[in-house]
Amino acid sequence: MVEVSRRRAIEDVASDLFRANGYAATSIRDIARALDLQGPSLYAHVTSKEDVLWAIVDRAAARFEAAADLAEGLSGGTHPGPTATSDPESRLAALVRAHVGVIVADAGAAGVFVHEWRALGRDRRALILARRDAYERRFRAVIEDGMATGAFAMTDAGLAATAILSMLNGIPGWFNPAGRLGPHRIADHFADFALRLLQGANQ
Amino acid sequence: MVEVSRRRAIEDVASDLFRANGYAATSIRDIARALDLQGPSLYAHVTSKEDVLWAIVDRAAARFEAAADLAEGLSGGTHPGPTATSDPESRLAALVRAHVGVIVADAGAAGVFVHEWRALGRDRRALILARRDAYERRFRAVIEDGMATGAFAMTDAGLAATAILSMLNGIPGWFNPAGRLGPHRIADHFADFALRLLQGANQ
DNA sequence: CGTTCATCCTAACGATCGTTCGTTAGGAAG
DNA sequence: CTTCCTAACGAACGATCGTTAGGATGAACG
Repeated sequence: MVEVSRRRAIEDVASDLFRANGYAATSIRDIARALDLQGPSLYAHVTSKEDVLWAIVDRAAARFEAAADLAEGLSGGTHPGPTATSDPESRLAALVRAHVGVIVADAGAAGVFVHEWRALGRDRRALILARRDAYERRFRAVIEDGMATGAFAMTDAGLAATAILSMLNGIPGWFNPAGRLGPHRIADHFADFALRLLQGANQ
Repeated sequence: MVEVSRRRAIEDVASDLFRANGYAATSIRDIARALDLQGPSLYAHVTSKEDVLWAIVDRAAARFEAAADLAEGLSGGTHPGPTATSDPESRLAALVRAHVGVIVADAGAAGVFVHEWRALGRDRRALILARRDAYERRFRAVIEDGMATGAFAMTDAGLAATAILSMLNGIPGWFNPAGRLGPHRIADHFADFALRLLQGANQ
């Protein structure tokens, strides 16, 4: 990952440190040391520690949203993916693949987005929670569509959406770019898991 | 929850604060304030902040292990649950219900166990990771049994175990004891989710 | 009554935190 | 040669951190 700016290099290093040790347990001087700098030198590029966290979280949120837009064919482009006219199974699978794709593309930032929003100030935390809720509602809406068409045998769409997203959001905790499973295989497996969870008909 | 000892009251309060704000972001004085005490007063009951975290994490781990023992009929008692001779579906469902039961019985401690083990020192962290791996292997073993008997249509038992446990470990993040869903209903739903995930046969 | 013990207090320690400050080195532009 | 810029430095600030020390209070027990 070639750095285009010093500011961006700081955020990338901070992503990994925040994910590994948490925001509060990572000091400005820890971030600086990873870049062979002195702690105060960072303030030539950032205005505060929380601003770094916010930049990471905000960009990660935007990536999830953009990927979901593309997966749902809301990009307005000439080559939409599975659109709102597709069957719920395809739309749900596309949402899951998009989510997994964002995670494996930058597991550090994704892990920070999932866990470290608690460290944000009141206003920013509320803002992120609202965006997270809106994002989760997109999953729930597709599940409800599938319940209406009979494609999904489910009684609680919200709980199913939460369960599926929890499953996906665990990925940053174990994903290894050099590991046994590549991004595509992981996306395949988890899309399969999500559809099985929704389609099965026991109990 | 009536406190039997001051030490225990400290750990209960610390569980909730650690879960809500993280270990590093929670100070000794924060814990003391929640008990109407001055910070240093806590040191009459605990030897260090990390000892409090360790007590919470160690007990939570023991609860998960004991619940899984009971669910697998390894308690040696006269009234075993679903034993090793039961079918893989029942055994897996029993493991999931046991896991959910421990979480909803003390979501604070469970949440700390899931997320805050990073704050432990090297030795204790390694110890907890080893126990967590052993625990995850119990899920994987049952899944492998189900794959062997044809009950589960799965190609990667380890990934399935990780996915199911991620799904369950998200519960402390949203569970509300006074919420819409009670402990039993949650356990029912998630046991159902896990079985669907393993039994389905699409793709 | 005297002693022990649990509990909590205030004061204070050294360390580390995020952050500000004044300054310097080196290069590009006029 | 002057001027300005970016990037970094080391010193230092006030705040907060985990923790220690020493003493006060009050109940339990002989």
